[in-house]
Amino acid sequence: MKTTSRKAEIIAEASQLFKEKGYSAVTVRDIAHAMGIKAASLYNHIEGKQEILSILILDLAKEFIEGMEDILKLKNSPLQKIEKLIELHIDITVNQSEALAALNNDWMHMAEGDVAQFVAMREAYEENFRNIIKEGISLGQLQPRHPEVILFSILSTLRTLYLWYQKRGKLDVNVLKRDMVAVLLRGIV
Amino acid sequence: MKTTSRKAEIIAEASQLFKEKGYSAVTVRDIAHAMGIKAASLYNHIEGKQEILSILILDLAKEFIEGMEDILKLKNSPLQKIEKLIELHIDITVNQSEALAALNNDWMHMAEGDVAQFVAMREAYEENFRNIIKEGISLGQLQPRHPEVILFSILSTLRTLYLWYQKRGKLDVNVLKRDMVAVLLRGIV
DNA sequence: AAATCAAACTAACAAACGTTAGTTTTGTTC
DNA sequence: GAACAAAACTAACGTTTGTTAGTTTGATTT
Repeated sequence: MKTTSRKAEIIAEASQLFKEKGYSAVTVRDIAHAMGIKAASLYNHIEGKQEILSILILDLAKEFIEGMEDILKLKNSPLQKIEKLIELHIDITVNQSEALAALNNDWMHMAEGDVAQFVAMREAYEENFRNIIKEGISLGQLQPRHPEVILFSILSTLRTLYLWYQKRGKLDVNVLKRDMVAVLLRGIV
Repeated sequence: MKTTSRKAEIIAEASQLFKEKGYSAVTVRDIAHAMGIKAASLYNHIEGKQEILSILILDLAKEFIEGMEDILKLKNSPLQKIEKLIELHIDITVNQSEALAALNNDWMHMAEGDVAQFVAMREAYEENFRNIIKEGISLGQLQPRHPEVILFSILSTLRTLYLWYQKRGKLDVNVLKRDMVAVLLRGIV
């Protein structure tokens, strides 16, 4: 019983390297060396370097889209939905931090069609998030700040959490969720 | 009267390309083409590709360090200092957004010594910021959240502002400062 | 024992990379 | 108009890049 295919192992190894140096600075020989094999052997499992990147990014993007869909289905208030979204990002960060680096920094190095697909997904996600914020403002649940400023400040914190979660990694996930929700929603003053 | 040296022009052009694709994906031929000259001609002005990156990043890092020093000199409360720091980041973002991309994403591609210098500067900056936050908490000016969570949520928002400022660029800088300070300090609820 | 198959290997490719050397152009100063 | 310096050029270099082709290894199945 092999639980992880060889291809999945390659993708996992590559994602770690991509996180450290970025997609363009990692060579297929780097990836092969990390696996303990020769570069040419990789091509028994993958179509090419770009395929690794696309799988990494598009699979992760789908996770965000699905998470958003689940949250939209709930009959919660805008504020509760935002809380759920923060928890969604934290959960994904905790067990996908390498792929998050690629999604954030290297999406433009995918093949043309994949880039278009990714950008569309990201825009849809942000639009859903923005609508939740607008609804929260018009219901009087949120402060009447520029919705774009709110969206951006929350998203940029959540998107780069992966850079920081490892260092202070001993932090309990539930403590992190609680404090992050508190800071992002209720501020620090 | 030439206001900008040829070298400065090259660095400016390169920084735009670095922002779009990252340092490693930009070739010296790309930079030369953007200048309307041949790649070899660049070497009349620069020592090499890495020099461009180091100038971009270390000069900008020094701006942050100096801004921090100025703020520390003031006899303000921790809360007021944090406000000043937010404004510092916004000011730098508004007229250095390309260099910020390199500083955030490509610092690890500098020469070894420069990386060490940069990391030391960044750590010193963060330590100063952290101490202001801790002081604010012990004075009762800030909520007693984990200082690291506060530091990270503010810094990650400010550090990636460059990605977002252009798109909605019509936003007045003063409006941005006001709303950003409000959101980061007092939250959105 | 023969056949099969996944997964490694060696060897090589054409293209792109950063960089160097030497030369020519261009505009300014004596 | 001769001299000079800045800044461009052409041509080439040795490496590294992603990738392909064909072969060998080693375990599993027939």
